[in-house]
Amino acid sequence: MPRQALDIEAREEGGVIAVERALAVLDAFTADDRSLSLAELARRVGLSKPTVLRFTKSLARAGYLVRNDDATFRLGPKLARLGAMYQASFRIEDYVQPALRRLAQETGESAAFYVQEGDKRLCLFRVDSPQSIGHRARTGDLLPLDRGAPGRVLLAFSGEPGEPYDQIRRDGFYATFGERDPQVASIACPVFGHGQEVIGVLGVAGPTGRIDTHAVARHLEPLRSIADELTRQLGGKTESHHSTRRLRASTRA
Amino acid sequence: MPRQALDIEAREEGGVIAVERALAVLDAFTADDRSLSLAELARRVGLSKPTVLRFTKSLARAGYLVRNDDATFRLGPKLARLGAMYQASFRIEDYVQPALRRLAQETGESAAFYVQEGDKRLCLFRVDSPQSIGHRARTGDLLPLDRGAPGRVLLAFSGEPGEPYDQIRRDGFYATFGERDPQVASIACPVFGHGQEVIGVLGVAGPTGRIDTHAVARHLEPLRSIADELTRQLGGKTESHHSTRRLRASTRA
DNA sequence: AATAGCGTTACGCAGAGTGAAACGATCATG
DNA sequence: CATGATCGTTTCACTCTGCGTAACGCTATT
Repeated sequence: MPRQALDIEAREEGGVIAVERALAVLDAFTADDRSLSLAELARRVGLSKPTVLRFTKSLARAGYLVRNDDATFRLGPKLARLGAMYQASFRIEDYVQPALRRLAQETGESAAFYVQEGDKRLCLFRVDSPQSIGHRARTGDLLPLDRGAPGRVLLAFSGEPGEPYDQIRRDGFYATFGERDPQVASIACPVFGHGQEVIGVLGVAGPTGRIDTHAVARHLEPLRSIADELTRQLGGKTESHHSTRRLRASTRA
Repeated sequence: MPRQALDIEAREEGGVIAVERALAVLDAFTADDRSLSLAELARRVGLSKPTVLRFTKSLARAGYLVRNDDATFRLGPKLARLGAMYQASFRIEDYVQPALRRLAQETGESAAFYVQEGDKRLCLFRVDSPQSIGHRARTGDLLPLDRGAPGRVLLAFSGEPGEPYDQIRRDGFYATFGERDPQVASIACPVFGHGQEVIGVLGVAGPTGRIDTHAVARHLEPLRSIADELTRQLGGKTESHHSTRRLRASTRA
C-alpha cells in the first residue's frame, strides 16, 4: 500500500500521520538487517530522505534506533527494554522457560510458547531442538491462528465453535501435519491461569518426517505433563483425564 | 523536564516533535504497569487527553500498544518482535543462554550478559540464581558503565586508560562489592568475537554477604572457563593465563 | 442525588512537518 | 585518473497536520 494511502487511513482512523510514518521506519527492519542506510530506509518506507532523516533523529534520541559511525542505523536498546517489559507483563517467563527446556529435552524437538494477540498468535518464548534438524520458531513471530496446532488450540479455548474446536476442547490437545508449513508437524496443549482462562499454549514442532502419529503419541505424555505443571504453577487447575471444559471465552483485546 | 522544553529540544536537534511525544507515551510504561488508562498516560507525559488519544490510536494501529476492552492500554506485540530482533542482531543468544544457565548453576548466583550501548551497558540476557535470595538483573536494564564489575570490564576492553582499567586488562576480570548497589557484589569477564573485539561481558552477581573475596576466588574459575568457551564459540581466541591484551578500541556508536 | 473524573468529539488556528532543490563528499565504473 | 551516480545533509517556502480548549455523555464514587 503506498505511503499516501496509509497517511489517509491514519487520518481517517484518528491517528497521527507523522507518528505512523516514524513507526514505519522501525518496521522497515527485517530479521536479516544488521544495519540500514538512510537511503535504503527512505526507499523502504516511500518517503523523502530529509523526512526519514528527521524521523531517525527522533527515534535515536529516544533510544529506538542507534546511528552507527558510518551513518547507517540499527535497532536500538529501548526496544530490548520494552520487548522484555512486554514479555514480563505476562509474568510467566520464570516458569515457561524451564518448561520449554524440559520439553525440548524430553521430546528432542523444538518447543515454543504462544499467546493470542488479536487474530494472530505470537511466539513469546522458544527453545530449539537439540537435534541439528528442527523447526525454528522465532520469538516475536506473529502467525495465523487457523494454521498450525498452537493457533487451533488457542481458538478452541477462546470459545471458537464447531470442529475441530469441539474435539480439541474434548481432547485437550491438537496435532497438525504440514498445515501451516508443509514440512512442519506440531502438537500443542493449552496452559491455564488461576481464573482458568487460557494464558497461552505450549507446543512442540518438528519435521513431518520425524513427527508422525506414533511420534505424536510419544510426545503427548511429556507435553501434557509439562503443560499441566505449568498450569499448576500459574495458579490454574488441571482436570483429570482432560475431560470436557466449557470455559467462558477470554478476550484479550 | 517539562514537555515544552523537550519539544523545543527535539526541534533544535532536527527531530519531529509529534514522534518524540508518541514515543514518550510508550516510555511512560514501567515494569510494574500491567495496563494504563488514557488519563494516567496523559498525566505521565504532560499532554492533553485528546492528543494522547491520537497517539494511542497510531501506536495501536502499528502494534506497539494494545487497547484493552476496558479502554486501558498495554504494551503491544510489535515490541516483542522488535525486541527479539534487537537481541538477535547480536546473533549470540544460542550460545549465551546455555552459558548463563551453566554459570548460574555452577556458582549458585545470578548470571547476566551485558553489551555496551553508548555510555551505558544493557542487560541482554540473564538467568537468575537458583537460591531464593539473589541479585535480579532485568533484561533491557540500562546501567552505568563506571559502576559495577560488568561496566568496568566493558570500559577496560574498549580502551579506557588508567586504573583500574589497566589492571583489568592484565587480570582479565574485575570484582566489585557494593559499587553500584550497596547490597550487590559482582564479578565479570569479557567475551570476544572473531575480530578479537569485545562483544560483551559475562557477569555473576549476588549479595555482598555471600560474595566475599573467598567466593570471588571460587566463582572465578567457572566464570573464566565459561567466558572462554563463549569466546571460542563466537570465533574469538583465548590467550593462556589471560595475559595482557592491548586491543584496538571497538566502538559501537 | 450530586460530584468528579473518565474517554471522546468538534473545530479553528498556528506552526510543525514536508519535500524539492541544491550542495559537498564518497563510491563505483570505465 | 576522470566521470557519473549516489550518498547524507541543509535550506526554505508552503500547506495542512497536529494541537488543546471546550463540551458532551457515561461511569464511578461519595
